[in-house]
Parts: sequence; structure tokens; C-alpha cells
Amino acid sequence: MDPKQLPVWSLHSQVLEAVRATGRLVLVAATGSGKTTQVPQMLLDAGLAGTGRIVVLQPRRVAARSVAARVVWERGGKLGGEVGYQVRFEDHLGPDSRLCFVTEGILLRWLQDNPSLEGVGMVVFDEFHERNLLSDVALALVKQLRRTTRPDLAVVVMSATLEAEPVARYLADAVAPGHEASAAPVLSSDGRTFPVEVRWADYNDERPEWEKAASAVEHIIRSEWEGDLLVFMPGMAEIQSTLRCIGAASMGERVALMPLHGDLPPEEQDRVFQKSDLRKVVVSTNVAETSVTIDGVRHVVDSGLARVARHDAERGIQTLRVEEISRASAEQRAGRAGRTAPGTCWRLWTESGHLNRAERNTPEIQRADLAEVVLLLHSLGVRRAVDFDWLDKPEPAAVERAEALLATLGALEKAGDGAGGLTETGRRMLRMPMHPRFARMLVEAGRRGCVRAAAMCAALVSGRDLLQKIGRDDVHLRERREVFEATGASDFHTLLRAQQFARNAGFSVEACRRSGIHAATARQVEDTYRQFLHVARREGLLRGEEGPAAPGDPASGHAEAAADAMPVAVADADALERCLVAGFIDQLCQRKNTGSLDCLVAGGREASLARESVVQEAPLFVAGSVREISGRTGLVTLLTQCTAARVEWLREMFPQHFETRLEHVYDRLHKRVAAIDMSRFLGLVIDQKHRKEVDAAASGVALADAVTRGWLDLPNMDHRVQQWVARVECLRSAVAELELPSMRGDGWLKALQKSFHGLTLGREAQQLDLLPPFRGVLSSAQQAFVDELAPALIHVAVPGQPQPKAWKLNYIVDKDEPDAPPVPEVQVKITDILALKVHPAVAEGRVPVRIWVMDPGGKRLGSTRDWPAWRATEYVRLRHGLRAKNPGFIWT
DNA sequence: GAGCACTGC
Repeated sequence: MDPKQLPVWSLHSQVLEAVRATGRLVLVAATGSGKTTQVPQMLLDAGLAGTGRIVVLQPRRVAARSVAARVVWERGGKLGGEVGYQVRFEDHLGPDSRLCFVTEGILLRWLQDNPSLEGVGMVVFDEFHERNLLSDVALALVKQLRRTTRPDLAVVVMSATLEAEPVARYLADAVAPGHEASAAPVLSSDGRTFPVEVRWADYNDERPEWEKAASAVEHIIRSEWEGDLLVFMPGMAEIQSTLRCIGAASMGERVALMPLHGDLPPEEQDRVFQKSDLRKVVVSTNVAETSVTIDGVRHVVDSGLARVARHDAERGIQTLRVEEISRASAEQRAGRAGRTAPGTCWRLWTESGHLNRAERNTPEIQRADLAEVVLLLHSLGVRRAVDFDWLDKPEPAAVERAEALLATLGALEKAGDGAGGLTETGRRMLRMPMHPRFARMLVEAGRRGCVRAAAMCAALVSGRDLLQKIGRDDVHLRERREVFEATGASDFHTLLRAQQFARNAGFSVEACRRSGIHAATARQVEDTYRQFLHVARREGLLRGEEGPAAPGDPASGHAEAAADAMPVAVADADALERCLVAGFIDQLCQRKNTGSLDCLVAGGREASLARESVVQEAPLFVAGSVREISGRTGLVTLLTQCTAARVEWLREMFPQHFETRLEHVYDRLHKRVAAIDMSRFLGLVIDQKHRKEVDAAASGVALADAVTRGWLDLPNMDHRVQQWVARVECLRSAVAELELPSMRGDGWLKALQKSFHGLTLGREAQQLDLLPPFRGVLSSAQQAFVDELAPALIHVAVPGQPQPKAWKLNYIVDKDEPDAPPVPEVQVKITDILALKVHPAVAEGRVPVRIWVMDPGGKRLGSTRDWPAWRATEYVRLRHGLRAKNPGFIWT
């Protein structure tokens, strides 16, 4: 087919006009419009990038590679000529390349070496609706360039389902001083897809997702519709359940059932794309939503769920939870049914439920670990990432967490208000295309002569999991796995041995699978390892480990390659472990006890050591990964990829993180306060020395703390004391001029701390009469005010009675409004107050007493804080009944 | 007594 027949060509002149006039364009074009291959060519042929390159950003390596190949084929010529691509590990750009398809990470690396993108005339963002972290960062940086050194740099944002307006406004340019900024022009084009009919679940079906999906599949197969089926499930376990359910149903037609997820060996993944005599039913994770396209699918069954990874910045852990997908994501999934012919999409949720779903997915920048991006921005002069001009701002807590990590690793200077500038170590780390932890590890390895091993460790955890998950009763695999488990020192040794095994086996898929290793991952690890090593060599980190072949020596190429392929050798016994500890130092863990796997994690976190970790004996270790998963019994935070640590190493590498100070703690076992010189490392107690003498005030604080934690109950916190607190509070809020201190919350705690001043034993605290010290928080003048103005007892004169009556007041806190001022209450028989004319009040008449009015038999008739009004209404209503029941009294 | 989506330099 002639590419010029593609729908996007109908916009040809408008696209060129917009870019020529404004240097900007937002293009919304659905799948099949031809935007990815055609628009870059239009822009190139119109000469809109001047003499510069047109850089087209792709979210995936395969996409960059295949689109470049397609465009080369359409235009003739060869790859690396006019058209080329560059992705990690592969550079097919030539000196004359004008159209450059690159992945997002590549552009960001270019920016580091070439901050004003000299030689680039235009940046085109493709598939921008995916809102990947790096594309958001790249767009923000391109925008900044346009406003500063590169006003001529054109920018085109293309996407399938994006709402165009926010991006167009984001890319607004100031036309002239005083004029309103003009948004970027927006164009949209139809795709070339077929209609997809959406069917909804029409009631709340309580069955599990896999059963509902199986029913839908059965229904489709039994009807006359043709075409393959694609079922979306959140994860592997759900896929297995779905396959079992479908297999159990009898549908009168044989079908080919196929799982599809990232952990599948390649040959099984390929089955999905091969022609099949039977109708295919593919049950897949999110891979099939964007990364992978299966031809021939006419029916989509969508559970509406996905596992979403989030970096919880508040808690400093990675989470992975099943979430409802957004409406945009559901659209994308439905579209998978209409690529070759009209189709149907069966959503396993209701149409009204759909409206409650989020419109779009959370952009990655709002759910990712930002350490790497924050470091990059620092290098480009952006010191306050929160204030940077983002399309969607990252959470301040996430930026803080990232800056804290960078400071802990020693990449940023510690500063009072947030993070300071880059350190020398930070500058070195920047040059390495990896997470700052790994960069820190390599820097440490350079000092200790174990760069190869450290680079391999970094490569091993930079991508997918190398090792397959072992089923609970897969005894064979478990035995094979144990072969890799060398020592109890580090789980990385297990990975290193497994990788070595894969190497020795020539990355044979069969051999690797028998030992539970993903061969494809192992091959990727190898590529990553070589790249890391190359970078380390460039940075001079490998100097001590290499022979005479100096870096840059033209003859050294082969020698390097040969050396890199050598088995990993480690310089001295624990050099590698020290590097691992350095890289993961912020995830230092301490076993709580020997009986359980529960651990304390640096920074006040708690988690559990993974059962399969080899680091079972070490009291102190670092975890390569801290993540929360949902188990059958709820959420569990698991520590994996662990390495045993020694205190001496911490003292040597991170002396700045030690803090020793005198702490008073309540010892629950001996029920007393102990004064301890506590030595902490990032919050974890490393060493403690008991002191004989105890500070009186600090001891009081520790006892009060024990009370708030529920370790110590106080029988003497009785009604009298509680009433005193309530009375103070009542008067404090009613008569602010008195400036009484609050005795709730913090005030209560302070009173307790003062009361316990000088005590050390839990028993002493429990036996103490708390009323005198709680009164003592106030000066004697203030106490007198409280006794007078918020009294426990008031005397009320009722006309016709010889003497005033003494009423005992109870100051009551509303359970539903615990922060509201307490109200004084009293219960009175109606016969005693019928003649009362003025409602009694406390606090200089500002707080009327709440009177519970009782009938002569003691039954509550109601309550009032305005007796005359009550008497005029409620009483009048009740009078008849009262009179009938109590004829002896004169009911006036 | 227990477990895991997808990418990128």
C-alpha cells in the first residue's frame, strides 16, 4: 500500500503549517493512522528542522528499531544513512543521519554531554500518552531549552489517546511581552481501526475475575463470532486460574489456550504470534496492552485490573498492588480487538462503575523512584526538582526521598533546606547510566578493586528477575537452585553463580530452564554488564584491575572483550560485600530477634526477611529490594537480595551516619526507665551502654511515653483527674483572656511528663496521685480561677426553696467531637427546678450548664441548655402526662 | 505461614 494513503496524510499541509508557524504541534492520532512512520518523514522533507536532526523518541527499543527499519525501507537507502536509530547497546546513526529514532533514555544521555542539543533541530515525542517517566523529563527539558538557549528547537508531541489540551497549554509560548501566551496548535487524525462493540457486566457479580472471564470466553466461543480471543488479567496467578476455568468448561470447540506474560520463556511467547489451526485464546497481562500486538484478535475480555508498581515515598518502599485500570487504559485494551476487523470487548465491570474510574493512568513521574532523575536534573542545573516546570508535578515527598537517598549515598551535599549541590562522587555517578545506588556501588568497587563483580551485581538487578519463581512443591527446581547458593554472605552470590552457569551453558534456553534461569534475561544481563564495565573503564575505575592494556589503546579492544568475558573474580574476601552494603546502605536491616524473620529497616521502617534468602544468620544486613506484596494474609513487606553487613564496614565507609546520644527508654521487661548511651546508624541501634544515673526530667518523659504507647496503664488517671482536665479545657475555650494552657493532647502529655519527674519505676508512676501534679501545671492563681469559674459544684437558688441546691457538675466531652470544649452537665428532677427562672451557667455566665431533666421516677425527659425555653415548650407538651402520673405535685 | 505488572540509559 502506498503510505500516502494513510489517514495522517490528509493532515499533511496543516502539520507543516503548524510547525512552520509556531515551532510546536500536538498531534492526536489513533493507532493505524501512520503517524509514527509518516509524520517524521513529512517534517524532514519539508526541511522544517533546518540543518539539524529530527529526533523521534520511542518508548521501547523494539519500536525504535522496527520503525527506523520501516522508514528506511520506504525511502530506500540504508540504515545509518539519512535514517538511523540508537537504543541502548546499539547505535545505528551515521554522521549524515537526519531522522533519528531513539529511545527516551538515549536523548537524556545526549543532554548530559550536549545540554543545548546542538545539531538537533526538532524533537518528536511518540506515544506520549504512555507518560513514561523519561518522556515527561525529556519534554520538560525541551520546553526549558526553547525558553532559554534554543528558541528555535521545534517540538512535536504525538499520541494516541491523550487529551491534547493540557499538553498544548503546557507548551504555550509567550508571543510578545504583555500578550497572552499562545498554546501549541492541536491537530487530530482518525486511525484506521475497526469499530469495537463494548459489552458491560450488567450486575455485580461476586465471582472471582477468572470465573467471570471464563464465562465470557465460553459465551463468545459458543456464539457464531469468529476470530481469536484476548483476555486481560493482572498477573500470573490469575492467568493460571483463568486457563484452568476455561479448560474445565465444555464449549463444543477445541481452542488453543495460551498464557502470555513477561516471565514466559521466549518459545512460549512466540506461540502466541504463530498461526494456529485452532482458535486462539490468549490470556495475558498488561504486556498485550502496549508492548505486544497479536494479529487476528477480534474479541477482548477485560478483567479491568492490572498490577501497578508504585514507589511509596512516605514509607520508602516499593509496592505492587492490583488496581482498577483507568478508562483510557480500558480504551486501549478494547482497541486490541479492532485491528484487523470489527470486534467486541467484554468488560467484566458495570457501565456505572466505569464512570467512577480514573480517566487516565497516573503518570510514572508520580509513582516512580525519582533518584536517578533528580540526580540528572542537578547536573543540568535544576536544583529544585519540585519547582521545575512539569506537565504534572511529582510528589514533594518523592523528591525529598530521592534527595535524601542521594545525600546518603554521598552524591549530594547535605544541606539544611533540602539537598545541596553535587559532590565529586555525585559527578562521577552521573556519568553512569544506571540507578544511583549502582553507580555508588561501582565507585566503591573502583576503590576496592572489584569493579567487575560489582558491575555484574548491578547488571543482575537492573532488569528482569534472572531466576524463575519456584513453585511451592517443585522439589527438583529447589534442589537445583541450592547448587547456586554458595554462602550465607549474600544473595548476590547466588545470582552470580546462576549467571555463570548460564554463560557456561552458552545461554542455552533448555539448559537454563532446567535450572530455573531465564536465558533471555541472562543474555540481557551480559549486555548490561559489558556496558557497565565499559563505562567503568571510561571513568578510570578499572585501572587497578587491568593489565598493561591501557584504556584508549587501539589494540586493547579485543583484549578488553576477552577480559570482560572472564569469570567474575573478586579482589579480596569481602570487597564485593562492602560495595553492596555501600549501594544499599539506606536499606540497612536489623533482625528483631532470632525467632522470627521480622526486621527493623533504617529510617524507622519494618519488614520481613524473605524466607529463601541465604542471609539467615546475620543480625545486620542490607536489602537490595524492599517491597510490599499482597499475600493471602494481607500485605507483607519483604526484604530480598540481601547481603550481610558488619558494623566495622559501616564505621569505615559511613562514619557520618553514626549518632551516639544519651537516651532514656522504658524497659518493658524490668518495668523501669533505663538511661542508655545509644549508638544509632540511620536510626538502627548498633550499640548501647547503660548508665547508672538517670536524668529526672528525661525519665519522666520516658514514663509518659510508655503510657502513650500503651505499655503502662494508669489506674490513678481517675475521674477526678479527668474532670480537672475537662474543667480547665472548658474554661480555657470559654474565657480565652485567661490564657490557660491546654491540658489535652500535647498539654496532657506534658502534664504527665512533669508528674513523673524524678520517677524511674513503672510502679511508682502507677501509684502516684496525679491530681496534685496535674493541678500544679497551672499557677495557683490559675487554679483558683478554674475552681471558681469552672467549678465541680455549683449552688443554684430556686425561688420558693429555703436554701440554694448544690449541683455536682460533670464536664462531658462529646465522643463524636473529641476536640470540642467539654460541657458541664447535671441531672435534676423536674420537681426541683420547676420554679427556676434563670438558666444556670459557669465561666462568667458564658457556658450554660446542660441540664438533664428527670421525671420524679428518675426517667430522663430531655436535656436543655436554655431552661426557660424548654419549660415554655417541652414542659408544656409533657405537662398533661406528668400531671396524670404524679397527681400529688402542683404542675404549674 | 507467605509471593511478584511493564519499561528505559
